[in-house]
Order: sequence, then C-alpha cells, then structure tokens
Amino acid sequence: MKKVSVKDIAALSGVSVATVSRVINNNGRFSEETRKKVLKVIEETGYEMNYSAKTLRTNKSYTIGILVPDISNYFFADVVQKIEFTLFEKGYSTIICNTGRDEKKEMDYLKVLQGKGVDGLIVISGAEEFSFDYTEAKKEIPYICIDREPKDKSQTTFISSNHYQGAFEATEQLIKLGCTHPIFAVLNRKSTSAKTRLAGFKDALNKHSFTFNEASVLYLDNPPAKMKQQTQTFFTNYPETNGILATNDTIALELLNILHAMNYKIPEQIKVIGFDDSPITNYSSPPLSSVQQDTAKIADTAANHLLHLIQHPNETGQTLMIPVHLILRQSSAV
Amino acid sequence: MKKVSVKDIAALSGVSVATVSRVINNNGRFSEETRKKVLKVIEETGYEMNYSAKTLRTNKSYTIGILVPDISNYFFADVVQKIEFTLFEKGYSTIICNTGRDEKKEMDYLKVLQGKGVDGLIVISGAEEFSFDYTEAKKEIPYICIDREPKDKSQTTFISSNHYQGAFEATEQLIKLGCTHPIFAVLNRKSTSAKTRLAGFKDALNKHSFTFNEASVLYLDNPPAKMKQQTQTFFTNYPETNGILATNDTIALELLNILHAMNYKIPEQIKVIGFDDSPITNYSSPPLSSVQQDTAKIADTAANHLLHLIQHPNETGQTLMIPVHLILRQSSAV
DNA sequence: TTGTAAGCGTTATCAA
DNA sequence: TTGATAACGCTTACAA
Repeated sequence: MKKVSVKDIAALSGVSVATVSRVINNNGRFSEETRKKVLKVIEETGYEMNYSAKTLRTNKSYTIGILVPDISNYFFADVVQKIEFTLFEKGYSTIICNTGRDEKKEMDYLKVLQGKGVDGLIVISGAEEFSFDYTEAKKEIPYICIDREPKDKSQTTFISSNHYQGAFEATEQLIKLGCTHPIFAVLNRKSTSAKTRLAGFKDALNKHSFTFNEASVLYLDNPPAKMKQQTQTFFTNYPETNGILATNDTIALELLNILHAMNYKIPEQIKVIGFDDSPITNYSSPPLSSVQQDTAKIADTAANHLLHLIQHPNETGQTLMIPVHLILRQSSAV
Repeated sequence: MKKVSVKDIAALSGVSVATVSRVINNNGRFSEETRKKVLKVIEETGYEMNYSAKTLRTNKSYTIGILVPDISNYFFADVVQKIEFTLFEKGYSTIICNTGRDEKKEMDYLKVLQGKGVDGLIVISGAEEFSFDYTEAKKEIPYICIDREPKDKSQTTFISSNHYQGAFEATEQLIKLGCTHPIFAVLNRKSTSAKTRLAGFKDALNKHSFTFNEASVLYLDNPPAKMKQQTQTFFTNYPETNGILATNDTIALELLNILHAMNYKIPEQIKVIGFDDSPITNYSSPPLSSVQQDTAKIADTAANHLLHLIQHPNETGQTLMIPVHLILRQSSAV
C-alpha cells in the first residue's frame, strides 16, 4: 500500500513514464486517447505528484518564502494572508517565516529557504536595509521588498504604501482641524516606513510654517509602562501639544489610554490619528482616525510582481508606491 | 558558478560523497581528521543542503503543514506564530495554509501538502469535524487537531483550551455579579469550540437554577450591520437581558458598540465578557473582560506532541485540555 | 574508517 | 505520437 508514482500510472495505463509525465504537465505531444486513459488511471489511483522529485529535477520548487517580522501584527497578517491567497491560486505554496525582528533568525531562515529551493522571496518590513547575500554566486533568488528599503534597489522591486503621503495628509488634517502643536509619536526601533512617515510629517509642518524641533517628536519604547512615563515627561515639557500622529494604531491606542489617565479629553483637547487602520480603530474610545493602507493592492502587486520576476529575472529596479487613504473618525473630530 | 553539491565537496576534500554525507549528518563512522577536512570545505564553499534531494531519498521533509482558518485573527496568528517558532528551533519549517474556512481550498491544500511530503500536520479550528482522507492508503501523515473535533479521536491528538471551563466560569461570574438574565452571543457559523463554550454556559445556568431557553442565546451573522439589527430585535423581545458572554472578543466589541448606540450603560445595565483576551480588550470602552487562552501552552503542546507523533506514529488517541483564565476588566465590573 | 553504487520520482533528450 | 534512459543530489547497504 505505498504511494503511487508515475511508474505505477504508466504500468496501469499501458504507456511509458515519459508519456505519463507529458500528460500530467500537458507538454509535448500525445493522442487524445492516451490523455484520457492516463488521466482516468490518475483519477482512480488518487495519484499525487511528488514535488521533491519534481523540484530536484527541474530546479523549480513552486514555493515562495515570506519573511515577516511579526505575524500577530494585524497589518502584516493581512498582507501575508492576501499574498498567500494569490500565490496559491497560481500554484505556489508559501513558507511563512516569522523573524521576530531577530537578524540571526532571519539569516537562518534564508539558509533553509535557499536549501528548499524557493523560487522567490518576499521580504516585509524590518529595521535595516535588506540585501540578499549571494556569496559564492549560487542560484540567484528573485525577491521583493515590502516596506523595507533594499540595499541595492536595482536588484529587486520595492513596494511600499505611500507612507510619506499618508503622514503628510494626516498632519495637514490635524493642522486644518486647528492643532497648533502637532507631534509625531514613534517607536525608537525605527523601520523604513516609520522614517518615511516622519519625513512626511516634517514636510507638512514646514509647508504650514510650523517649526520642527525636539518638541515635535515623542520617542517611545515598549513596554506600555515605559511609554506612559515617557509620555508624561513629554507633556510636562511640552504642555502645549494638542495633536498627535502616531506611527501605528497600537501606539495610538496606547496613547489614548495614557491620555485618558492624564485626564485629557480626546478629541477636544488633543486630536489623535493612527496608522494602518486596523479593525480595532472602530472599537476604541473614541474611535480612532487612521491612515489606511491598501493591503489588497500591496499583496496583489507583490505576488504578481514576484511571479513576473521569476520569469524575467532581470526586470528589477522598480519602486512601486501604493496610495493610502485617511479615514477620519471621532478621535480627530473638531 | 552553480550551486555546490556533495559531489563537489567530496572532490575538493578528497573523499567520497558517502563520507561527506556521513559527516554532514553525523552518522556512521569517520575519522576526526576527515571530519575537519570536510567541514572546512563546506564552510569555504558555502555549501547548502539540497532538501529536495534529501526528502526524495529519505522520505522525510522536515516540513510541517499548518491549516488555519484565518491568519488575520489574533488568536490564530498568535498560536501559529508560536508553533512556528518551536518547530523552527527543532529544524522544521512550516507551510502555513490559510483556508479561509473554504472546504474546497482545504482539500486542495491537503493534496499539495501531501505532495510536498510534509512530515506532519496541525489543523486549527473549523466548523466540521476533521479527518484525513487516507484513500488508497498512502503514507500516513500524523496530525494534531487544535480546537477542532477530529472525526476519529483514536487517529490523532486533540488539543484544546478548556472552553467549557472558561464559559462556565465566565457565566458564573456574570451571575455572581448580579446578572439575572445572562445570555450567550454566538455566530451562526459554529465551530467546535463555540459549541463547547455554549455547553459550559448552559451548564452554569443549570447549576444556578436559571432556565436555558430561546431567550438565552443571541445568534448573530456577519456583517456588523446585520448583527446590529439582530441584536436590536433580540433586545426588543428580551429586554430583561443584563449580561452577555460573547463567543469571542470581536463579537463582544461589536456588541459593545451596538449597545452604546442603543444607549445602554456598560457595565451598569449590561455586563459583557468576551473570549480570547486579544490585545484589543485593553483599548475598548470600557476595557473588556475576557477568557484568556494560554496560546503559549497550546502552541508548545501541539508542536512537541506532533514531533513525538512523528517518531511514534501509533501513540495517538489523547485529548489534552489547556486551562484558561478569566481576566476581569471594566466591562463586567459591578 | 572509507568507497562503490543503487535508487528515491521526476523530467528531458534522443531515438524510434 | 511514443519509449528508453540519463540525470537531478542525496542517503545507505554492502564491500573493501
């Protein structure tokens, strides 16, 4: 009772393994009659392709690796899920690697993925620049970077939400709503996207002739207890602060709680806007305004572009910007 | 500049491929001198194992498949992440399959996973019972079910939070806090775990001599708009309702919003408890009491048990219950 | 302790 | 239109 192989199919349908292979892959020529016969036997026996053998032979694994910092973060999970969906539709399976922002682990994963012969790689976010280590020039694996600056842009495709635009618009919105002292709240562990958001914030301030200085950015660290203390200190030093653009929704919500505890009224005294538009934004008090990323488009672009890159390895060097949308809710109301 | 193989290593270090293989896998005998020599060459050349070849030969893939309904759900993502971590530490990589609760997709995934020769499977949640279709008796793949009743418990290991206990305790808590008419809010698409929670709710009512009838369960459907209407109808019919145990946090939060809109005061008029204790519980208004699942323990148990099962395929039939903890917050305060 | 060689399930080349 | 066969990179008897 062992697994049935092409050889068995060949024997049962009275043709050679070569023919069976041709039928399965629909390449080369064979008669309609043969095709029917073979497919029938395949159906009956419940034959399933041994992908290891196929991969070994063809050097194509139909497997894609995804490097992601933290799959329990909604934004990442959502993107990954959608990428996985698209890839599966096209016959690829996906190995998801949760790096936990650990560089060593990332290297280990890369090694294994290479050993498994992945056809391509999608790298999502991260603090440092990403470059694939092609030492000794093995098979070059095409890769796509999402929200993570590649070291050498000519080697890959860079896909990113337009973080700059999002932060810029959100900041202008705060100003328009009357915030005289808007700040940007960001984690000290800074990702590529966070840096870009900061730039957007800064430029929006400039455009409206606000000064950007140490009173304009609130740097935070985990855990929440530390964040609370840092926030309190900041507000003691800069009590005039009346608008916050947070680098993501989690930070925004944490700040909401902290500000409540400090007896600030949101949005009356301080207006808050987050980033990512995760589902939680609807359930906070008050509901949180946020910059929505188009995860569907990001995922779709990434998946399709990678597949394209696999076919045409040298068409790299592009940077694709995905527009974002500011969603206004109670936390930034007038 | 092609990929280096055992053959190259053998040539470069002046031994046979067999010896190289022995050194790599540290099995069989070889002299210390040989070992050093071979490892040096491996190091220098940056050799990486071709896993397809290894898998083909040994029929072991060091790959585990995880079937999960929805990776953007925090509870699932958290469990998956932790399983993945443990498995990677032990040299396994993980193919995560997001089934989207689609039975056809689940079957397709199963086929591919089988073709890729996964050594084991972890199946998380889902509406119907799970049984692996071993038609034609291929290689039997050991699998673990988390939160999803296996069709035949003797074939697998069933791991689950103690949903019954959680629901029972939460219900008792509601009663203890003075709720005279507690209800259970659940989605119409009912999972194994939801059914068990309902049972716990029911038994707690019985214990305290409350009657369980159609006024005790609020059945809901997505999307939120529909949920709102269903809730309003329910409260028109049963206005005495003053306590809610929701089948998960998302439902609980949705209800919180709906009840606010209906001008109910939480927790004064209605007390609410959720399930899962996702991070959002801290940011809702009021903060949500919830039954916390021990994801770390679930994940760890699942991973280790599966690895054990791979070594000892016939030690199946266990059911492992993981205790849960009721976390009390504002939404159920007196 | 080490080497030789068979074989895992495919695909692809070459002949028929 | 088909078939025989080599090759992919690795492990593992069996020999030496």
